[in-house]
Amino acid sequence: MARIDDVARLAGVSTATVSRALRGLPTVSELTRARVLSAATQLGYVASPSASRLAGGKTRSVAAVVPRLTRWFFATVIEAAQDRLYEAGYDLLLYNLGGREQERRRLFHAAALTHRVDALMLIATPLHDEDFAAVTRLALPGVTVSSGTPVPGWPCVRIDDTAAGRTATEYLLRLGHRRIAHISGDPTDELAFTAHLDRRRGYLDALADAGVPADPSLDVEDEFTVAGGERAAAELLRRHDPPPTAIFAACDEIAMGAMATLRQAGLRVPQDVSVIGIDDHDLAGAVGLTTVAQPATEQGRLAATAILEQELDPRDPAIWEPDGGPPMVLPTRLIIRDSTAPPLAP
Amino acid sequence: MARIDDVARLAGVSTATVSRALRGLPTVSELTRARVLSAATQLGYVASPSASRLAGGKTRSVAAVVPRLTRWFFATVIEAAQDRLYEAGYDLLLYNLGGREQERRRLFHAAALTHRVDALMLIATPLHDEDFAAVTRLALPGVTVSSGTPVPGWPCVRIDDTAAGRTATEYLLRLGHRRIAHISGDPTDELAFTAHLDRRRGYLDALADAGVPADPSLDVEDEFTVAGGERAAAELLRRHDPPPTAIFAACDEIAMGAMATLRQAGLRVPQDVSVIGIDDHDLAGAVGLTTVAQPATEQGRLAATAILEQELDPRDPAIWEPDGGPPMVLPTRLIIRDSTAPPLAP
DNA sequence: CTGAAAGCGCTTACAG
DNA sequence: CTGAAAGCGCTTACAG
Repeated sequence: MARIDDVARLAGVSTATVSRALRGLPTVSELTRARVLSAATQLGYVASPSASRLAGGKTRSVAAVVPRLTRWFFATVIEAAQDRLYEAGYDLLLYNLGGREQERRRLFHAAALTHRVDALMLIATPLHDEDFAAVTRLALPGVTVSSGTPVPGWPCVRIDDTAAGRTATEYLLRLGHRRIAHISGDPTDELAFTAHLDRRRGYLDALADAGVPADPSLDVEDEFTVAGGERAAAELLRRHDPPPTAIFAACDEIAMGAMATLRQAGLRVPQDVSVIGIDDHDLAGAVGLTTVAQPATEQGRLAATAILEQELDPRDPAIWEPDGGPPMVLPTRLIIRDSTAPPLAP
Repeated sequence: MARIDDVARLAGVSTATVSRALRGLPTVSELTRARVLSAATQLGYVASPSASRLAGGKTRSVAAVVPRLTRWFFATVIEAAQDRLYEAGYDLLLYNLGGREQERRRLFHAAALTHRVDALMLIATPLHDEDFAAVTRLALPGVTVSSGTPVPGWPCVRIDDTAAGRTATEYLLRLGHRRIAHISGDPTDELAFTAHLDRRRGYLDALADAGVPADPSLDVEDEFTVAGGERAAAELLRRHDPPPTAIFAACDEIAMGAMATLRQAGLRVPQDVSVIGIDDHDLAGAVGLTTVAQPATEQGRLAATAILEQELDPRDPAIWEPDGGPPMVLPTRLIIRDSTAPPLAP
């Protein structure tokens, strides 16, 4: 493998000049640059990242942390972020927490991240006190996506979860539903992101505004997966006969799981029970799920862009407020499909 | 940030000894190791990866390449691979091709991968001649997952796609179906992995064995997504009235898309049309999809393990045959749910 | 605009 | 079992 001095020799210049020419620094004459480029091409030279990083002090890498890559929202955000980062010549190191609390501890505390990346992207990753201290100690720039613990100085890309919960619930109310159940995230789940708390608040607010008393037995918690939705819906059916006329699920995966349980119980969606979710999952259209769509790809792209801007000008106060600046809140949108309808007349 | 000489000074040893002690090399006395460890802990020392990589010549990183992270199979494989790699202290650099042919070219040819990783993991990534040459020139160890172009010296983790296609088709035949349609990958899709060719072969073989003549108009191609399945099923309905009594889709996402189209056309699944897929997607159970399950998590974990073994003992011929050894073919399994039934009597 | 030289922070023969 | 020294392959002041 050709090294920088091979290129320097062939081009008849110093290694410093090769370095400058190849990185496009302005202080190189056009003639010299052309000679260097041609020598580099001829030798198939590519600078060693390890050496550049050691000498330059920048890794041009970012660590992206997700609770569970296989959930729709996380895969979509990561995909979009990677695309954007790749365009800019940055590597994305993927860290999947995968439901293991210990994993997270080790990731933030131990060697994993130190000196390894220039920035962090925490997607729906709540930080316990210890984690938070560890992340702060890392002293890296970063961005958070979706809910989770805010980090001072980091921007936050997300939707308005409370408003999304309200939108979903208000739509059900408008259809005439009054016994509206809610399925949200599991508070005992160590990986629980906190979006579900806000989504529930939107649900409760909407009920209150409509003068509908909240019934705690209609509010079930389970994990943010299809299986979680199946279990939670089964629990609702166990508790209530007749069942509630509508279910607002905190995400589409839960909603789809709930639909499966309802159908297996012989209940028709939407005639017997309406179901609405949040996300607009890839499969929401196929199963006819009404949902409050959130722009996951946009969030990933925006988060990556936020990091890149920070990299380009690490301390330009015009870009970065000390508190991370205003959160970048992206719009949601109600998409009405076939899983919702007015309740049957009693 | 503490450097290695800070630790050396505090422990009263040389930097060479610190390096050896911290990496667990055997040639260090227990007493010395303890002193070094305590000094390192006290200073919160973590070795700089850039420096280690430059000096040691190993990056302890692997590049994982997928066509589209948001498809179930790819996200699942990546998640499992990352988990395994992380345990071993390896970083996973994610590269999502995302449907752009140019992207791939740049990735394999240009600077992106050179000197950056110790190994490659190509998931369902077919290599054109040029790409293949570029990958070979990289001269890295690696592993391929699922179909794609075999690389000499690399092991290949996959299922038997032909057998899976045969299993699915034979099940439909056994139920009594004769007009069995097939939906597979789009051959013009630059990212098409080649699994669909084998799956179709299994379909054709099963038909031939049963003495059922293959009808090319029942064989439709589109991309491996829900949208692809929706379009392909619509095309089938356009071509055939009455519709075929069964559809074998090359993956569950296609199958779920097809089910959506059928239902929208007023056809009942399975009474009017049976549908079977391949995968056992997270949502297959929820929508009652009969499928030939493939172990995606296992494939990811196994691929990562294959790379790690190669790393541990790069040239042990007992581990690595010159041709990559026998492919690691994992078992599939028919899961019967509600989307398949005998055809209605005519 | 260009070069000589120091330095980034480790690891690895080599000696003892 | 341990250390002194060279070297990994770049980038960056500093000088000119």
